[in-house]
Formats: sequence, C-alpha cells, structure tokens
Amino acid sequence: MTSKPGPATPAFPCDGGEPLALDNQLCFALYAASRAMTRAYQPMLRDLALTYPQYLVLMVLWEWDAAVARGESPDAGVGALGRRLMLDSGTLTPLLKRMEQRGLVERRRAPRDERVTLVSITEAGRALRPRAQAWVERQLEGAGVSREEVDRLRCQLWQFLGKLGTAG
Amino acid sequence: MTSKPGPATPAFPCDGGEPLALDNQLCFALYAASRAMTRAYQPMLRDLALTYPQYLVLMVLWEWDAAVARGESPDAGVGALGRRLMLDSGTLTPLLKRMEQRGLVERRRAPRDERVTLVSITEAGRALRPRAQAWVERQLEGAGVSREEVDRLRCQLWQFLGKLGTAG
DNA sequence: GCAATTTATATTGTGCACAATATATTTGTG
DNA sequence: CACAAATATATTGTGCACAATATAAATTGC
Repeated sequence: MTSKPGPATPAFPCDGGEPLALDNQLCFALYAASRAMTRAYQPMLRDLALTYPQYLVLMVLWEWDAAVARGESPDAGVGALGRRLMLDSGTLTPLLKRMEQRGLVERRRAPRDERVTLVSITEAGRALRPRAQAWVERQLEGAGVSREEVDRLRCQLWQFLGKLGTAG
Repeated sequence: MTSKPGPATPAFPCDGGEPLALDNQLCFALYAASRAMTRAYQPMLRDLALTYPQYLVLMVLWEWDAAVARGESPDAGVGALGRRLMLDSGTLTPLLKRMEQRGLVERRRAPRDERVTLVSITEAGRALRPRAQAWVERQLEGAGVSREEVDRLRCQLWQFLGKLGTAG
C-alpha cells in the first residue's frame, strides 16, 4: 500500500503570526484545498471514467455546444479552450487526443485557418452531461457546506485570482 | 511556442445560477487559483532552484529543525511528512530522492523501526530559509492584496477543507 | 515462538502541468 | 511576390499526484 496522507488534521490558525510557517501560507491552503476538492470528485469521475481536467474540458464543450444550439459560433480552437481553463497546449493536446480516442470529442483543422485545431463534442460526450449534473446536485446536498459558503468562497477566489493576474 | 493560457479573464459571477457552468464551480475556482498561486511563486522558486512541492517539504523540515533545536523529537518519517502535506509516499519518495541528490535533505532508516525512513534537513537546506523568508515578505508587500484578505481567505479554505474531510 | 496481520515505505504505471523548443500557417511589408 | 514577423498548435522533457501493487519490518494472537 502506498502510504496515504490520511485525514487532514492540521492546525489551521487564522491569525497568521509566523510568515514562513506552513499553515500560515495561503499558497499551501490553496494547494491542499484544490487537491482535496479533486479527491471529493473522484466517485463521480470514476463513474464517468474521466479525469478531473477532462471533466473541466467537457464543461467548456457543453457550454460551446449550447452556444452553437443558440445559433452562435464560439471560438472552438485549442487556444480558446486553454484560455478558458488557463491551461496550455502542452497539457491540452495529449488530453484531447485521449478524449478523442474514447470518442468523447472530435478534433479537426479549421478550414479558414489551418493552424487552429477545432475541438467539438460528440454524442457520447453530450451523454455524460446529465449524469454529471445529477452527481453535482447530489454532492451539493450531501456535503456539509452551505450553498452560500460555497458561493462566497468561490467569489473571493476569483477576486483574488484577478488581483494575482494584474498585480502579481 | 507552447500556446500559453494568457491572462485570466473569466467572468466570475458570485450568484451561482447554473449548477454545471464552469465559472460557478468552486472546484474550478480552487483549481485555477492554486495553479495561479504556484505561478506567482515561480520567480522565487527559480531563484532557489526548487519546485513548489519541494518548497513545501522544506517548510516542514524547517519547522522540524526548529523543534529539534528546542529539544523536541518530532516524528520525522516520510509518513509524518505526508500527513502534514497531505501527500503520499508515491509522490514524496522520488521527490525526496531528488532533494537528497541536491544535498538539501538526508534520508536514513530509523534504528528503532527499520520500516521508517527518517528525513532531515542539511546545512544547505537550512541556508535556503532566510532567502525564502525575504522573498515571501517582499511578495506580501508587492501583491495588491491586503494581509487581512489573505488571512480571511486562508482561514475559510481550512474550514472548508475540514468539512470536506468529515462530511465529504 | 511463530504464523497471520498490520504498518511503513517503495515501486510501477498513467495522466496531468508547464517550460523550452519545433513546426507549420498566416499576415504584414517592401 | 518574396520574406520576415507573428500566430497557433504540437513535441519533448521533467516533475509532480495518485491508484494499485510489492516488499519488508513490526506486532498480535494463539
């Protein structure tokens, strides 16, 4: 057995005394919380046979698919996907190839500009959406966190991210 | 050039209408914020020639080192390190070997229990601490975020993490 | 005292992340 | 039109993360 980290039982003080103490570092809190969140999604991801970043890609493609259904023409290239998820092509290209192998997405060159690779969802990829939605709604009820707390935290994170982008 | 994600300019609504919309997912906010934070540390990490998880390991070892200096005897095995950082041995073992190669840490078997690998810091590893501290303090000033905002966000993240561990 | 179980770490394999670089296409400039 | 610069993606290489498994030492039950 690989030695598991076990339950998270760190002291999490909110004062922030020592600058270099591990628990006082926002970076570690973000890092630990992000991985814990991904772990919390594992039951769903196992059920859908997806990885977490693959699930994120599908969420974007579901949005694009809905936009196309509304008559819009979203930029559906790898670059647009990367800007949306803040991931680069070195991450996305192999990931998309695996998803293409599984029949979840299609990749083809844009006729107008042969440099861009257009990514679109398949019927098999569309079929995962209601299953994911059911999971997420069940999770919202099951977890011991209120909808307000989640919204507040998410909002603060995006504000913080915006400041990191401009000032950092 | 690898297509970079570019500046983070998502719409970050705080209402949370559509349940499956990407920007309404706390998981994505955490994931994006954590990676953005790691990016923000890159200048320091490049200067110290460390990776981000290696820096976290050093922070724990600095704490252990201070505890030893106070006459305490902290559990200094790989398992304790993993519980502290919520990482398992499959991640830590190769990482520690690389740090050992660079002369930053020492690894040896515990005489009392030959199963445990004791990890301790070297003088070269100690020498990085003041340099890191200087960087972190400079960062706190330079970033456009207040100390209070950072503390509040960090506190909320730990509370959230605790609930994920118990209820999720 | 010794087999069965538990505990602690290491190993193997897959899939991200991202830096550095390469390739190919398009666009601007003379 | 030729050709330099810009653009979009792909490739390569390193280092996490983590699941599944293997190995070895310690502990427990009898």
